[in-house]
Amino acid sequence: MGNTFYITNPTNEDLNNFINLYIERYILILLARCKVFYEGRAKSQLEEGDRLIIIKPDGTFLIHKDKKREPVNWQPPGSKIFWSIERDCLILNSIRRKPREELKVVISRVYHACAFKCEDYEELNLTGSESEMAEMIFKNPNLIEEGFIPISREYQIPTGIIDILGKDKDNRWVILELKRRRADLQAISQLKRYVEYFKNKYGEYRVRGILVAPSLTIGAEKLLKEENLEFKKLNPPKGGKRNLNHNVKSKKTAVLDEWL
Amino acid sequence: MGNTFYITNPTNEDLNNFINLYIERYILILLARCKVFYEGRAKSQLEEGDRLIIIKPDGTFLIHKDKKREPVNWQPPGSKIFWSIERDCLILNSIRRKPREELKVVISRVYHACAFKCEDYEELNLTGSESEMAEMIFKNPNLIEEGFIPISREYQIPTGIIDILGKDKDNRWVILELKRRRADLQAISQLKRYVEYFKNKYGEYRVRGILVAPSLTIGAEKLLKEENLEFKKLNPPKGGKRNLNHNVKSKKTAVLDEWL
DNA sequence: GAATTGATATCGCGT
DNA sequence: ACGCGATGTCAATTC
Repeated sequence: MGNTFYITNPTNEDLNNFINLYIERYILILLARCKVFYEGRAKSQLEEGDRLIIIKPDGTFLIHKDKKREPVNWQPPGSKIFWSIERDCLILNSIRRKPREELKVVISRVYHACAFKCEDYEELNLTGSESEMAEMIFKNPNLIEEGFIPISREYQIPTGIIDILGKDKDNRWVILELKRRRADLQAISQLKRYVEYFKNKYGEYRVRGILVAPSLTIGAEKLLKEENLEFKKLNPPKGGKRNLNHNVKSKKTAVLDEWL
Repeated sequence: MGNTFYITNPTNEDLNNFINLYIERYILILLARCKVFYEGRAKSQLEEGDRLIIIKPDGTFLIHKDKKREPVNWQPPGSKIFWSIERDCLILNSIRRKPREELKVVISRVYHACAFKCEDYEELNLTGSESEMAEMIFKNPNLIEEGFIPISREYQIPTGIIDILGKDKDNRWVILELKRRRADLQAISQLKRYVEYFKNKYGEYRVRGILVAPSLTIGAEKLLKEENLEFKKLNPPKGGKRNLNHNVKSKKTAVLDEWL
């Protein structure tokens, strides 16, 4: 199958041809010795060493060291690439327009280069997100409390977007802030910001704020109590087969037997 | 130089040997057709397609589609990898202990595999960060205002960590919240949280809060004014040669002529 | 190990 | 294009 090509210990001329052939259509992978310079929102330099360089057809540019999940330098999708040979080095230049950012890689040696034509028509199907928590609450409002009525989802106010706005059995406004994982100080501040806006509009005693999350950090719990906000423990749903398929566009393949 | 090895269109036996030889010592790169299953903090599946798979010696596991900066699935450093051949497929299993997370890749075809021994002793040298803004303010407090005296950096209170705590010319407490980029609603809430704690302690009129950033979002600007907080426009310093070297451990190489 | 925050955060969804 | 918030955020630092 002709979807992968490679060269090993190429000359600069070989490299130039290789890049010309495959750039912007294939994923390009370089195992190379290089220096890296970045300037844009910040500025950095990285002295010479061996790194893994990836250039995707969408303009994504990644430089990985042999450690960590994060690339040491990068450019996002949409960046434009330029290259040249100077002083016996291959120079890669990736430019982002807005904000203006430039990533320059000076490659002294390429050990191995591959080009890979990715045929991939599938999208990730994820469950256990905050938006699935919201759906669950709308379907079964009693998960929050007896008599809770959800009214609006992602309700916009000047100070942000309320996850779920509803009313309780005594007709008070209820503002829900959802977190799919342990909630921190920032989550409490966010909820407080929304509650304050509503209290200014409808009066102190007509508004409640409830943080909905699996748990709270210590600091968050203290602040929550001081601010007279409430907490409702709730885990995000991690659907089995049925829920996993909730957002699936294609259902071609069944989940592996072993997986369940 | 024997730091890179590769096989093309390998049999499962070839692959098994290849992985055995290089895993945990080399960066392994697979260009492959695969399905991916993840379960841990959330849960996902990805149906069959071509992807780039990277396994670093530190346990980092990355699966990249041909688009976007982010891997579609991953495991962080420290994850443990297991592999086997089942039903004519290579199965890669990467396990993280805390939180318990499992990433399973079912590979039906490997087009090309490389192993790369990365020799890299250099660390990234970055300038233009928030911590450099703080240093700049300590060195030249007048950047904030005439008579400002910084007292403490990263001062901890129950509701968080104050970037810079100081006093103004009238001996009022001044709380600075720094942002290296445009500040949003969240930044204002954060500053407000700190200011409220100090006002409770020292009284309404003995405390000021100043957001220090290059700019504000519209919503942030409105909320800032409503809350009687202040704004001081300041850009993070992106050092030239001198500042660039501020945190440098090794100064082996000079910045490329062309770069400056 | 828990908590807190920064990041060249990236990404997606609104207006 | 800008504003805003979620993310399996990651990674560093401090307690």
